[in-house]
Amino acid sequence: MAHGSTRPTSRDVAQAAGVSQAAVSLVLGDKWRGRVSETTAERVREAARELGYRPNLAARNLRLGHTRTVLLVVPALTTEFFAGVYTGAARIAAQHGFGVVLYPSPEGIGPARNPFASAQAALDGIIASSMAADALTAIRGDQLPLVMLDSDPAGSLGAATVNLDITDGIRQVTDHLLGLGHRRFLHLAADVASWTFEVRAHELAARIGDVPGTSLLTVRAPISIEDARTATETALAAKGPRPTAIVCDDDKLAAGAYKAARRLGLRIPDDLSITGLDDLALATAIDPELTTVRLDAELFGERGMQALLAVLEGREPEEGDIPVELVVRGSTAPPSAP
Amino acid sequence: MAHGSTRPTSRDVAQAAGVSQAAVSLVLGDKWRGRVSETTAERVREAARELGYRPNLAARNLRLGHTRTVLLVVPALTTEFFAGVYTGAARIAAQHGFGVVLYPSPEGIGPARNPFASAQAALDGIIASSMAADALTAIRGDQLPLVMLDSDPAGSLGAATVNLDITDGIRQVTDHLLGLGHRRFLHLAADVASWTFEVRAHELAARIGDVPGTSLLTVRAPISIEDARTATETALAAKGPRPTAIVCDDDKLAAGAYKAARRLGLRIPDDLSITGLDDLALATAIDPELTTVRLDAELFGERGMQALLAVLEGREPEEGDIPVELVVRGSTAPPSAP
DNA sequence: CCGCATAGGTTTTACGTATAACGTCGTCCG
DNA sequence: CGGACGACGTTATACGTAAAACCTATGCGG
Repeated sequence: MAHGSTRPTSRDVAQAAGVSQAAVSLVLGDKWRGRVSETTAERVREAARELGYRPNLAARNLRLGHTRTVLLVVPALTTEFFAGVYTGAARIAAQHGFGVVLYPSPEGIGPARNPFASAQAALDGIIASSMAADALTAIRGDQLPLVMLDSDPAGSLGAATVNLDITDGIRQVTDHLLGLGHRRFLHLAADVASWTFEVRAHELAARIGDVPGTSLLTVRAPISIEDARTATETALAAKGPRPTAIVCDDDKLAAGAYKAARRLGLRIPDDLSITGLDDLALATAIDPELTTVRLDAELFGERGMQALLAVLEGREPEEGDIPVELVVRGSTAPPSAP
Repeated sequence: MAHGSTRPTSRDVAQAAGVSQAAVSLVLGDKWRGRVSETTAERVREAARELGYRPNLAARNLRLGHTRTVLLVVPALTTEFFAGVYTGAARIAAQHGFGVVLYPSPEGIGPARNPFASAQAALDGIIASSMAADALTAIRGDQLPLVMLDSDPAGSLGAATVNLDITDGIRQVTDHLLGLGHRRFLHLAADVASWTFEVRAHELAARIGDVPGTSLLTVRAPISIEDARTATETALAAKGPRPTAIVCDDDKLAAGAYKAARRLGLRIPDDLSITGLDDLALATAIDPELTTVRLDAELFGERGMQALLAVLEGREPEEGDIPVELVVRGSTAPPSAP
C-alpha cells in the first residue's frame, strides 16, 4: 500500500473480535461448523465488516498453492468475437469458482520477452487463442496447464486443443456457391500467420479444385476494412474474366470487399456474390446483409474452459470440433452472365 | 500445483547452483552488483534456466505488498472502443512496470455480490469505465485507489475522473447540422444508465432548444443494430413532419438507423442525415460512410492509467477533458425540402 | 601489525493466510 | 466415578520471496 494506513489483516479482525487469527480464518472461510460458536462467529463477521476487511489474495494464493485464476489470451479485441469467447469461458469458470483474466496480445504495448511478463497475475492455467507457432513454444516454457483454441492439434506440443469446425464451414460455403452456379472465385484471405486461416485456404482450394471448370484466385490482406478494399479492388480490376464470387476469411474483410465493389460499380449480389466468416454485428449492418458462417464464440469459450478444467483435474478433455453454421443472407445469388 | 512435480522454487535453484536462496533472489532480482561475483551470478542464472524457474508471483506480491497490477473494468467488449482503451492503458502501464487486467462487466456470468469477486487477481488499483452509480458505491467499498472513466465528476465519491469532452462533441454535431440547415431532429439515444449518455441528451436538448424553430424528438434503444432499427422505424413512421436529421448516441445505433431508412425508402443523406458517435470501423463500412464524432480511445486509456499512477504516487491527476473531433463523411447533407 | 573497508556471500525475518495439531473444559455413558 | 468425547477455541507452522542484518576472509593504508 502506497499511502497512509495499511489495509486491515485477519489479525486486526481477530483483535477487534477478541479471538485468534485462526478463528477469523475459520469463520470467514466458512469452515467453522462445530469449531466456533454462532455468537463468536457473528462477532467475527461484525468486526470484519466494521474494519472493511478483505483478505489479501497474494497471501491466500501463496498459502493455497493455487489462484483459481486462468488467463485467456486473445489476439485482439477489434471484433466482438473474442468478447463472446471470454463470456463463455467466464461463465463456466464462475461455475467452478474460477476467475478469468483477459490478455489481448500486445501490439505496440512494449517489449515483453515473455508474452506474459505484463500479465503479472498468478495463474493456474492458460487458454490461448489462435497463437502463432513460435509464440506457442514460448508459452509452453511456462509449464502451466494449457489449452489452445483454433490451433493445429498436430503441432501444439501436447497441449489440449479446442477447435471450430472451420473445414465444415468452408464446405458449406463452397457447396452454397457452387450450387448457385458460381465457377470463378476470389479468396480474400486474412494476412495472418495462424493455423485456422491456413485451414481455410487449404480447404477452399481442395473443394473448388475438385470441380472441373472452376478457377480460384487468392489475394491477401490484413484484417481491416480499408486494406481489404484496396486488395479486392486491384484484384477485381485485373484483366481476364472477373470472379463472380468472393469468399472472405472474415466478415471485416467482406465489408472491405463491399466497398471495393461499390467503387467499381458492381452490384451485390447481382454482379458479385460475397461471403464472410464470423457473423459479427457488422454482417447485418451492411447492405445487402452478408451471407456468412456463424461461429458460436460463447460455446467456443465454454469448451475451452471446460477443457482447461479437465486438464487441471487430470481428466481427458472432451473431443470433437464445434459445429458452425452457414447463414444465407442477401449477399449471395446465382451469377448473372455466364 | 495440481498434478505431478511441483514447480521449482528459488530454493531449488539455490541448491542446484550451490548458493543460498538469498543469493538467487539477489541475482535474479538484478540487485547483485557488488554483492555476488559475476561467475556465481552466471552459475545461478544457468541453474534457473536449467530448472525452468519462474518466480512465484503470489509469494512475491505478498512479500512486496503490491502487485503492480491494475484492473480495467469495462462495460462490454462488443465494440472495439474498449480495446483501444485497454491498449492505451496497457502501454502506459508497461512503461511503469505495471500490468493491466481486463474485466468486462459480467452479464450472465453468475451472481457476484462484489463485482470483483471473480477477478481474483490481487490488485493495486482500479480503472472503471462508465459505471452506474450503484456499482460505484460497491466498488468504493474496496478502498483501492480508483479512477473513473466517463463518469460524473460530482458524483464519483472523491475518486479521480477522466472524461472525454462529449459536451464539445455534441456541440460540433449540432453546429454542423444546424449549419446545414436542419431544424427537425431525432435523437436516437442509448438505453443505458450511464452518466455520459445523460450528458449527450442534456447537451443536445440545450443546443437545439437554443435555436428558434427547431424540434427535437427522442427515442431510446439498447445499443444493438436491430433494436435501433425498430426504434427508428416506428419513430420515423409517426405522423407529422418527419425529422431531417438523426443524431445517434453511438455508431452502432446509427447503423440501425441506416437500416430503418432503407426499409422506409429514405435515402441518406438526401432525405435524411445521420450522425454517429465513436468512429468505429463500422462507420466506414456502411454506405454512405458515417459522419461521426471520433473518440480517441487509446488516449482515453492512457490518460486513465496516468491518473491512476498519479493517485498511486500521491500526486494530483492531470485535469482536463479529452478533446474529440467531428469527422464529416457522406451521411450528412443539407435537408432537401423545406 | 593493527584496524578497517570491501567483496562475496549467508542467516534470518516478515509478508498474511489456511489449516493441522494441540488444549481445555463440561457432559454423559458404562 | 473414570474417562471418552464433543464443543470451542488456540498455538504453531508452512507457503516462496525480498531484503535487512550479519558473517568472514582478504587486502591495504597508516
